[in-house]
Amino acid sequence: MNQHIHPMLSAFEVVAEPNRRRILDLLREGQRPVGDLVDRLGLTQPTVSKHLRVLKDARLVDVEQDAQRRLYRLRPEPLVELDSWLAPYRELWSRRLDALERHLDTMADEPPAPTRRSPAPKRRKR
Amino acid sequence: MNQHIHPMLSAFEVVAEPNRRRILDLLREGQRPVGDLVDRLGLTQPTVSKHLRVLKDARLVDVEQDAQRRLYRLRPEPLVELDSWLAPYRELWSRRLDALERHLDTMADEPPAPTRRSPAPKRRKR
DNA sequence: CATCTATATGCCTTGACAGGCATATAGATG
DNA sequence: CATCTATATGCCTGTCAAGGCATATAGATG
Repeated sequence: MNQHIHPMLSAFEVVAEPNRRRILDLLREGQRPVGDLVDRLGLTQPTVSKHLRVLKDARLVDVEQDAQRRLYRLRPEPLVELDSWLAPYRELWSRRLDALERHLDTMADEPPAPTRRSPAPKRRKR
Repeated sequence: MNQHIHPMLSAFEVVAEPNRRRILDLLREGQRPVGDLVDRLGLTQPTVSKHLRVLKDARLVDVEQDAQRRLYRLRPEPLVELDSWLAPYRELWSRRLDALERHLDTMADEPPAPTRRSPAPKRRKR
């Protein structure tokens, strides 16, 4: 029996792979056997099984055995890490969008300006 | 002059790299020159510059030149993609946590049960 | 202009992952 | 038990990213 150490990826890395995102998206609709995923994804069965392995190691899915079939079910909890990291940024971009709106409102009255940056704020030394 | 095609990573992939997340986190506090980041991150300057290149290509940062220095500034907008993908899952895990709460409330009255799964719901054929 | 400073880029090595293909494993069925 | 079905795993290969090191580039300064 070979050990084959699987390094265990972070939620960030797991989700960086587009096909794994698709798998999670499918599992959002409910649990599915592997063959089902294979059909929908158009990937080979081994490929899907390997992605599922990664997802399972990252605790993003659960498996339930049904005879020879394995039913995979979504476990969204690990995504909380992603969401927490993202939270402070969410605030930033919504502020930005607000600012943009206000800017556009103002602009409506003003004449079109040349496409330059702000008036060159004196460079600092070091 | 060498072309050196940089394949342009998705926001997901960009953010999968821990050091790049740290860079973004630092830039959240305001714009910084490269040297600053080098000091704070304990990475070599070329390494940092390369990460910044990736971040710039993904439009996650802006550069402003200040003599020999380059001031990097955060641009959170591309993270919206990440957030949108995440949104439906956010719903799921909050439901789950609610369910857990309710469950724990109920449990308070019931006798402790053996650590088995639900009563083996008859397996389906295919 | 010689030199210093700040940063970018090029080349190279190493390690890892994704997928292809073959095969192992385990339950079902006659 | 022989065979079929569903899935997992192993091996191999191509690809590519991350970082180390050296060097190029560009502005500053005397």
